Amino acid sequence: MKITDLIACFIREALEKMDGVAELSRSEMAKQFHCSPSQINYVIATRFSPERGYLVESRRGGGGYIRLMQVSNDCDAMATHVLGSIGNSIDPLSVRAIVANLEATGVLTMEQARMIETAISEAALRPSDSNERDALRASIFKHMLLQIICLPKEGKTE
Amino acid sequence: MKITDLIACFIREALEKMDGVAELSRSEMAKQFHCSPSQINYVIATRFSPERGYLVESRRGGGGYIRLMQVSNDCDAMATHVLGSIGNSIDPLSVRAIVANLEATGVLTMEQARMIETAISEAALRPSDSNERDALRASIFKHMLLQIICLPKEGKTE
DNA sequence: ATCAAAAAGGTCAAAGAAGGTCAAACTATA
DNA sequence: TATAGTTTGACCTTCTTTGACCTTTTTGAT
Repeated sequence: MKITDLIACFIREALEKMDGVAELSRSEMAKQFHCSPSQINYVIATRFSPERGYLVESRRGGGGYIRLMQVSNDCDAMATHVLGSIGNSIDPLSVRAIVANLEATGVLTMEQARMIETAISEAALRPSDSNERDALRASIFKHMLLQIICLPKEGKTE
Repeated sequence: MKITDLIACFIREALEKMDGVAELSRSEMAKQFHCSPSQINYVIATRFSPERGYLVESRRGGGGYIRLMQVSNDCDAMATHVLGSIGNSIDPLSVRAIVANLEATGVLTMEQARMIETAISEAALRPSDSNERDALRASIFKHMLLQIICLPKEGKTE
């Protein structure tokens, strides 16, 4: 079995045990699995990406960590589906349609919808290169949706 | 848990207990936490900066002290001020500090704070060119803040 | 009153401890 | 054999910890 899969397995187990939120040490894991630290990043990037329903947060420096959060199961398959269906580029019109739909079906509150639209509006993204904007929009959109879906997770020591 | 966070915690508790004003002894704390005195300065500089809404005063010599004060700010004036103070480029750390402060002072709800942070996180902005990100961040940040402030907020007048 | 020692606190830079990124080399598989 | 998926390593950025050295205030001896 590939080491990548072993690591992925380990992470999944940790997530399971910790009820959807796991705080891991990259260097520890690397030591444990006798692999290079960056392989942990590889596993996370390929198996625990936002598209697959995970949020990742990390801190460097002494006492650093990588925190993975799994989208809670009770959250609509719908949003997850939408998430999967957003490619890595999306135009303003599609965004509006999707957001309106999500709002109509109660996945998003009015405020959330507004904030998302504001964040990825042409105006807000203006400093960016014009042909980059759609990609940016897709990325921000996905991250925000995910964050909202994950919301009922208390936490944050800050 | 990091010692830095322990110290920050201690200070926050002191502030809470003393109703927003705490007078501490650097050397005492250093002894208590088994750390170098300058680490206390580090914690104060990184966690209790004026940006985050704290005032710091100190005296040297015999009977010296460090006095921290939590300052409360008027919501809208503050948001407006913050808005003005954001140039057309801002780094992630400053964002975090500002948002945390706005949240602490009740200008932003927790959800709003989270959404903003998500929208302009490094991860979300990743598709963009690295030296463009700060500018983008500033733009999105301002747009979102503005949207929130301009929102007809019924019943939040206090 | 004067001055030196002691008692605080301040500053800054270097070292250490994480995590991040990227591309090149390798491997498995269609 | 192309192609996609893994593995590795060199180099980067961020956050924390420590220590050497500096400044200000108080205190006590003369």
